[in-house]
Order: sequence, then C-alpha cells, then structure tokens
Amino acid sequence: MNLDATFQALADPTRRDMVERLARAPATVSELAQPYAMSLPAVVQHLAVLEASGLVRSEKQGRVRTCRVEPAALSLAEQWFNQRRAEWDARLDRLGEHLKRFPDGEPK
Amino acid sequence: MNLDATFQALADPTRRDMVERLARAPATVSELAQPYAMSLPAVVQHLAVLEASGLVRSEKQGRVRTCRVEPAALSLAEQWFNQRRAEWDARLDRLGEHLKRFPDGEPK
DNA sequence: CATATACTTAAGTCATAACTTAAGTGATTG
DNA sequence: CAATCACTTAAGTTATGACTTAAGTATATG
Repeated sequence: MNLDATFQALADPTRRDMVERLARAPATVSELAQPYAMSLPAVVQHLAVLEASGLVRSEKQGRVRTCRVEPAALSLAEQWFNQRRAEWDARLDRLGEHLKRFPDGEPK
Repeated sequence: MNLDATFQALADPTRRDMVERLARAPATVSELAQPYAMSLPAVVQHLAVLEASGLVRSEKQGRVRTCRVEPAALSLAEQWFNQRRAEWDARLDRLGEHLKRFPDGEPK
C-alpha cells in the first residue's frame, strides 16, 4: 500500500486495463489474460505487480485463481491528488489575498 | 498528457516530492535540487521526466529556469481514479439490486 | 486413471531507468 | 573582461522491467 508501487503498477497500459476490468467485475487469471497478445506468464507477472502494490488481491480455489480490485488502494492514490490540489488551491488563495493587499505590485 | 508517462513520473519518490513542492510554489532548478542527495544532472533528468509527462512545465529567463506544476495534468490522472470508483460503485449497485431480487441466492 | 486444464516456476533476453562524473555553454557580476 | 553561477550535454554503469520459451504441479473430468 505505498505510492511508489501503486503508481509504478498503474504506469503500464496492460495493468491499467486489468484494473479497469477488475473494477467492473472480478475475473480469473485466464479470463483476465484472454484479451492480451502476450503469454500467460507475462500476464501473471503483471498481476504480481498489481498484487504487490495492493491494488489487486486474488484467491485460489481449486486450480482457479480469482482476482478483484482493492478499492482502498485506489483511494490512497486518489488522496495524493486531492492533497496536491488542496495545496495548489491554498496557494492561489494566498496569491489572491496578496494581490488584494498590494494591487500595484510588491512595495519596494 | 498521457497516463503512462504521468504515472511513471509519479512512481518515483523524488519526483513526487518535486511535484508536492511545486504545487505549493514555483521553484528554480537549483532550489528544487537543494534538498536531494544527488547530482544536479540527476535532478534535471527527473525534471525532464516530469516535463515529458506534462505534470511540470518550466521556462528559462537568463540563466535561471523556473518550474511550476501543470494542474491540468494532475486532474487528468485524478479523473482516472474517479472513473474507476464510478465503475466500482455501479457494480455494487447492480449487486445490491440483484440481491434484493434473489435474497436466497441465484435461482438454479 | 489417463488426460486436459489452470495456472506456476525457472531462466534467459533485450530495453529502459536512475544514477554517476567530466566537460561544456551562456548569462551575470566584481 | 575574467571569474562565477546556473544550468546543459555527453557518456558510461548498474539495476530493474517486460517480456519470452520450456518445463512442472496440482486439480478436475471423461
């Protein structure tokens, strides 16, 4: 559940697509792999990256592994953006106040 | 302004820190570099990654380059999470409806 | 119980990322 | 106008990522 691993995981289009699909519904490894033009092991490696980041978790029953997204991990990343936006807005506010106080530029 | 480059850029803690600081206020390259225990070229390379992603833009005046965040690029990434959340919620809703209709499990 | 299924493990290849040091360029400044 | 300052460019090193193929291991299923 750390941002390094989370953003790293989301930097790959295949992995982002996997998360998009898993956000709509859980899927098995083979189902997940089906659309991609790559070997199964490659898909499983992508999955491992997603699991390591905490974005996805999976559970094996018999010989079938079912994967689902972990919304908490998505929220954590989302929060990072919320905080940046808050800081950005705070700065704009300070800037506005400042301009109201010194409309003709900084006093020398 | 693509998500691959954006998330890739944010996957590095130094670059995330740079964005955090630039969200609070613009800074020159040297100011930006000052806290980090790495060479200036390394910092500039991080900066190049941020600029390539569109998260940061910079402008040179004389020999000083000033950097600032591009909030639009942050928004774009933020939206990706909004969409995932929306899909996740939609799925929970469908599931709830379904359970209301078949409280004792799927009809065989 | 032999065979197919659904992954798993292992190992190797090739490209990219994250630095480094050394040497340059062009704008200020004493 | 010589020195300093604020980057820039170039090139090399080491680690990490994104695959591949080949072979293996538990579950089902006919």
